[in-house]
Amino acid sequence: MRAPNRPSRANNRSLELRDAAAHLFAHRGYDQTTVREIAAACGMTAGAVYVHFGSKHALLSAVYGEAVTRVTKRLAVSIAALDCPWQRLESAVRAHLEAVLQPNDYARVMTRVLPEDAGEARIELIALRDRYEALFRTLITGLPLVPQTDCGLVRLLLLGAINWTPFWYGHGGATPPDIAHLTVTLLRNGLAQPSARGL
Amino acid sequence: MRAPNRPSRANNRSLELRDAAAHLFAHRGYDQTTVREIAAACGMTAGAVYVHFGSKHALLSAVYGEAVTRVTKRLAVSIAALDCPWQRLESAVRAHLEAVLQPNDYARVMTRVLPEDAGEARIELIALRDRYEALFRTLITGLPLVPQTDCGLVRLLLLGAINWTPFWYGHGGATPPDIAHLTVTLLRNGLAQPSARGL
DNA sequence: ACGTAAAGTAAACATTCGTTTACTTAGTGA
DNA sequence: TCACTAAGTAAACGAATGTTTACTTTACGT
Repeated sequence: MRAPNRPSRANNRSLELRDAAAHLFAHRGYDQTTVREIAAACGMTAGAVYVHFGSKHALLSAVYGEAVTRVTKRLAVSIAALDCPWQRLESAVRAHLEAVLQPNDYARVMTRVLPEDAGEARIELIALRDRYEALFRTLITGLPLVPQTDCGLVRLLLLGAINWTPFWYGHGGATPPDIAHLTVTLLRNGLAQPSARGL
Repeated sequence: MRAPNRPSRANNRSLELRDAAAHLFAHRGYDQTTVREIAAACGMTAGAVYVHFGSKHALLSAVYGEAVTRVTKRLAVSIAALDCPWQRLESAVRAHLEAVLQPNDYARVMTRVLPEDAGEARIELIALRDRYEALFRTLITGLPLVPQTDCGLVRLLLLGAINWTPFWYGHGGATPPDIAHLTVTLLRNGLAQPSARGL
């Protein structure tokens, strides 16, 4: 009999396939990546993919889920030791940017692939993304903002700004810490010259 | 003989095709829209599309070019009568948001379709987009910002925030003027309670 | 009235894609 | 040793796609 938590045939090439899919989805998008390409990247044929995953959508779902898990852990670690709510937010933004901007296939899938492309797995991906964005909700509601600020709107603008970065990153010299610092400074104090502040 | 600038057969169904393509590209993306669907939306068959456009890519290129032209005009009109640089920026953001968020097929293509999907017309689309974003460059460099602010980075963050809005708009109650006002207020003064401002 | 050319159709073409099927290989437990 | 099963291959399937071809229709200038 086989040990329950340690399958005898340990060639778990599912992970290898998932990594290859992440790489291709991140660089070329979901539609323009074929199952044959993913298989070839692992030295297999297309049919073998279906031994591990029921469909191409299921493969995307696995990649997306792993992406959210990884970036969530990374974000949690980055803010664990900080108390100041502004520092916590900046650290979280930096962690998110580093995940999205470095050649990190998984994180990039989160910004590159629309959940709408996942067909029936669509709802699952949206739930995963929402779970991640909820982390930013708590970070933002923890800030000492001027009263009656629409925190939800602030969160959406912030996530938009940083989710869009992959489309231009590299053309300027800014690094993730640069971007994170400017973003949070902007959110905190604005950028107007103090003498020229409006009421 | 035919009047040179007024073709006799004025059924210019090219525009009709372009509109239909814009609608479908905006709602379902480029890859998931078929030439047959575009043709059917005009009551034609697929072959007739190639009387007016040489390829599907050329159709996307036409849609994208028209989108940039329209939103550029709209933006120019919205800021023409304003002097205060902050008001000019807010008006420009509002105009951009109204274009992108209202059920405006053309503007939405600019944020939904990646130029990378346009194949050989890719360079042309990127040039069009850059020309549009240059308008924001002048609006931002005209602001009285604290010295040594990286204006390029500010522009990219701002455009990211507002380009991402189509993905969440409607889930909150915020309208384009709301979003524009909060965005520019944020850029100007930040959102920290005055008593809790950092140095 | 006639010729021309644009506009459009119907059908096929050549790929490509996700997926399935039939078969082979190889490691494992009893 | 032997039956069992996961892993993988080669090939095909069926549908969909962008595009082309051959043919028809129709409006206009002369």
